[in-house]
Amino acid sequence: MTTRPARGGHNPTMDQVAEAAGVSRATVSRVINGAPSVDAKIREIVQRAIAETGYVPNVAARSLVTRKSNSVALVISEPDRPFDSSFLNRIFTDPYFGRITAGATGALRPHDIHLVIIPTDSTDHHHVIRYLRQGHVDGVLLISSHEQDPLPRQVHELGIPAVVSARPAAPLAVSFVDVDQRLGAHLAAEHLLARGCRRLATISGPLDMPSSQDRLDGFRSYLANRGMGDVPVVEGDFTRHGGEASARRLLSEHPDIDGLFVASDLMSEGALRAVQDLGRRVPDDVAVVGFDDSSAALDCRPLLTTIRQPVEEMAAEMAEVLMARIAAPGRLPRSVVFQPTLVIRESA
Amino acid sequence: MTTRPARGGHNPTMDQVAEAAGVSRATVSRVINGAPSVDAKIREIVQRAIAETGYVPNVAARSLVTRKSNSVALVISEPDRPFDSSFLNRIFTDPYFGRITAGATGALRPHDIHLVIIPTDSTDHHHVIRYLRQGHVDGVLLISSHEQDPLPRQVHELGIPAVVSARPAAPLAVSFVDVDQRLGAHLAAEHLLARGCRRLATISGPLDMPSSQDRLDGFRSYLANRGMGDVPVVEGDFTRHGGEASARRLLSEHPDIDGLFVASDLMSEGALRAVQDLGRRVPDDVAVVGFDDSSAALDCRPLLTTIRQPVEEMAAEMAEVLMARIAAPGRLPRSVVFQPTLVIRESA
DNA sequence: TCGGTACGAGAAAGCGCTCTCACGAGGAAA
DNA sequence: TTTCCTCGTGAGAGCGCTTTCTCGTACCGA
Repeated sequence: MTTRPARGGHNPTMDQVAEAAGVSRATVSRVINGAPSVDAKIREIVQRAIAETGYVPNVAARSLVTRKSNSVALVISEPDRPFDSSFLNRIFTDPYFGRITAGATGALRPHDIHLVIIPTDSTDHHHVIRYLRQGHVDGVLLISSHEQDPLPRQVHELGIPAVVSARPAAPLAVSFVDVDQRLGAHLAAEHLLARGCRRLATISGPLDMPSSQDRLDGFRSYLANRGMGDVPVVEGDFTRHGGEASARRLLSEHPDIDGLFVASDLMSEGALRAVQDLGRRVPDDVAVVGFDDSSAALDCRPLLTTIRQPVEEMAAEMAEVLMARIAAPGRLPRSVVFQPTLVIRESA
Repeated sequence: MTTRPARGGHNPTMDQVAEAAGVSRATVSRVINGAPSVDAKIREIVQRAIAETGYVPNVAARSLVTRKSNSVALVISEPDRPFDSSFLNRIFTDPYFGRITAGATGALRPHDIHLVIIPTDSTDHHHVIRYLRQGHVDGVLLISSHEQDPLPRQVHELGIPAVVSARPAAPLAVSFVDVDQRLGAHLAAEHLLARGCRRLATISGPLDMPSSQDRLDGFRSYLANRGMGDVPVVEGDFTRHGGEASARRLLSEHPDIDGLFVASDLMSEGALRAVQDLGRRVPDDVAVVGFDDSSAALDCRPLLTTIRQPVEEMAAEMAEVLMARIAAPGRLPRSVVFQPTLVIRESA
């Protein structure tokens, strides 16, 4: 490029491009927005003028009239935590959120839609609501897993297009994308039984999350259906440390455990450490099945056998559903449930 | 609140608030923007009208005239990686980026400025540049650590206020915030020598990063100044796996190593695993000092002795410097260098 | 009583863009 | 030739807000 875009000060406006091209502002607008009814020669001239002036449309002006911002928010809501450094660190360290972001970005990018990531806790909801109402974004991908979280309802009442990351605890006429949690737990139980484990236990996620409840219920019900009694349960917190502590407690209270279903890979990593620290071999003495199939599963030694949920695809689907809702706001909510699969590695 | 904000359809406009309050649009604007020259009674009336109508200013209209968006971009530039799922997963799994985000958010939030997080690779720079030129944001926090990364220069030439996360490789009239990398390496070397280690080695970061070079140079020069010869070096990649592989290689080639300086905590975690897998005790056989003092340092066994860089404060400072530049664009670039400190735990 | 001074509020001009509508030219049909 | 479309372009209104400029009112001192 030999010509250099104007810079530093103000960007050129559409009027200046129009003048440079010797056409009207309307024609420039048509060229930029790909309207078909522009003569090829004129289109060419305009495009050259755009390149020469270094013109870039002003988004504020554009979205003032189109009422579109071409961006959507990814709201990560964790109602319990204080909004502080460790909260953000947890979010930005948990592979789950990375996968969500990756999946959503991948789906949005071909449509030139930007993702604005907004972590939030309960003290902060009004900020988020205000942000959404101000028209910064055209829609919301809402990651919310706690059943008492008021945000899904609040966002829904806002009337802004939204898709939630999990089945809402209370019935809500909102689109969501989820994985069949109970089926995942069934697969884990089935696998542990199949490899001969008989004294099973589980480390659940926080039980105020529907997903944790479903995984726990699914695990229990599968075993109950096979005539096995109740199993020891410890409630974890989806962190590495929490998994370690929970496993320690489980093994000290029930030293004869030979199979462990841990409701997340991150917790499994900690649990694996605890089990091995206590002198048990994995999987021979204690078999461990995780949940997620995140990058953490490959950070473990031995490598983690786990239930894969296709988080990236789920996030991409959330984005697709959201874009459909933005395009046609009248439609009824649409929900998609994905199937988990068993990924066998070394730990079970 | 007994009155309910209008919702679902369009938000109310300022005109409607003005009518409800029986004043002009200009007065409503003044009330919203806290102009002092409004009569207290009228202000009161207007505020009530705002509450009753559930009015929220339209950001597009506002920023069209003010030329401010009240948000800044956090651009995370990793030129080498393909922009795919694993790239995003790495970014969202590395505690470093979590700390950056936490620090920046914390500093920006009191000023009601939003953070738009934009991960990018080299195939993607033009997207980012376009995004910035479109006026989505008032300024940029640029996380860029590779010396051949063209983005800092490109952003600089855009003329948009920017602060970079590290000393630029090539001289550039741009504000940056950094830590004294060489000093950090000195502290690590000093500590290893002080505890009696004599056969040192180091796992560096990618050597196309100035920060990695500085840490390596600092480590070497400290030892050279104490009359110690050259030490074995393996170049790592700032991942857990990379750290593990590097440590394995180092120990197989130099079995007598008794002190290891690893240029990041994440790599240290892997290195610790490798060292122990190979039957060495930490710190007695091999002492390990990391770099960062991130959450990973506490995920290690034994707990990691490391060089702390105050990433959150650094990010907060970046945000402060950026806001100052946005407020007064004419000023000369300003740079801040933080001091690292040694945090002694168990691994050395 | 009157002129001067503050001060608070309204009128109106845009910010840069999209999009409807009107219009002119050229070609097809009559 | 005239009439009627069709197609491509331009004129202009208006999106919702901020901000300047103007003006009306109230209060002061002379």
